[in-house]
Amino acid sequence: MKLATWNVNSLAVRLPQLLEWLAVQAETAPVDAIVLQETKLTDDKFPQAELAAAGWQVQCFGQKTYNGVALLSRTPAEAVLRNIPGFADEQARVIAGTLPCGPGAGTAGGLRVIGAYVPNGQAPGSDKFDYKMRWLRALRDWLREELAAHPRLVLMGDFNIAPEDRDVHDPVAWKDQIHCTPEERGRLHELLALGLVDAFRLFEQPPRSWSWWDYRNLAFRKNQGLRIDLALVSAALQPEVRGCTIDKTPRRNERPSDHAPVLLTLGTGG
DNA sequence: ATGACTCCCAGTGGGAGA
Repeated sequence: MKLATWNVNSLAVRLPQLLEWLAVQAETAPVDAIVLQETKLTDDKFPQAELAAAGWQVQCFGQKTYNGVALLSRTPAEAVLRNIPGFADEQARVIAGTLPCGPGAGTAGGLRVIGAYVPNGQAPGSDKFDYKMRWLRALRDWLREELAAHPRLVLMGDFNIAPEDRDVHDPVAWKDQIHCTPEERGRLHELLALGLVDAFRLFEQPPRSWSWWDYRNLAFRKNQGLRIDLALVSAALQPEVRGCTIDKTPRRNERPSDHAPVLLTLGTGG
C-alpha cells in the first residue's frame, strides 16, 4: 500500500502535474491515497470530474485563494472529518478519512489517514505565530482521541516545521526563524509524544534531504531547502512501514510546486 | 537587503507563502 502527501500550491495550476505524477507512480506501485495541501479552490471549483475519470474518490475541503486540503483515494474514504472538531477555524486545513482495510490489516481495523496543512506562522511573536501555536495544541488534543479510536493512523502533510537542524540546509541562518523555533519544535514533539514517529527517519536517507525549496535564488538547483512535509505514523502502524521517501522529480517540472511529494509505503505487519 | 519567485485577486499593486 502506498500513501502520499503533496503541497501542490494551487491545484488549478498543478492538476496536470498531479495526474502525470500519479500515472508514473502507477507504472510501478500505484498510490492508494494522497492528501493534498494548498489546493486554493472552493469545493465547487474542485476538479472532481478529471480526478474521477482517473479513478479517484475525492474528499475536498477548500476555500477561496488560500489553504484548502483534499483526500484522494482509490476506495471511498469513510468517517470523513473536516478541520479539528471543537476548534473554531475559518481556514481549511485538515481532512481525515478511514480507508476500510489495508493489506494485512486483519482484525486491526481500517487505516485512519489525516491530511494536514499546518499554519505557516509568518514570524515568531506575530498573531499568525500565536495562531499556529494554538492550532497545533488543538491538533494534539484531537489526535489523542483519534489515536484511541483508530490505532492504525497516519498524520501527514505540510507541517511548516523542520523537526531538527539536519532538516535545514543552513541551520545557522535559520536559527530561531519561522519553521525552526524551539516553540514550533516543541509543539511537534508534543505530537510525537502521543506515540507517533516521523516515518522518514525510520530509514537511512540521503543527507541533505528536503521537501521544500524556495522559488527564489535558485534554491532548488543549489539544493537549499527544508524538510517540512512529514508523515507521522502511530505505534500500531509502525511495524507495517516499509519505506518513506521524498520524490524530487516533480520539482524539476516547468512551473513546479515549491514542495515535493512524500511517499509512505506500507506492507504486511511484522 | 524588509530582495530574489509564484500564486491569488485584483485591476497595472499587494498580501501570503516559507
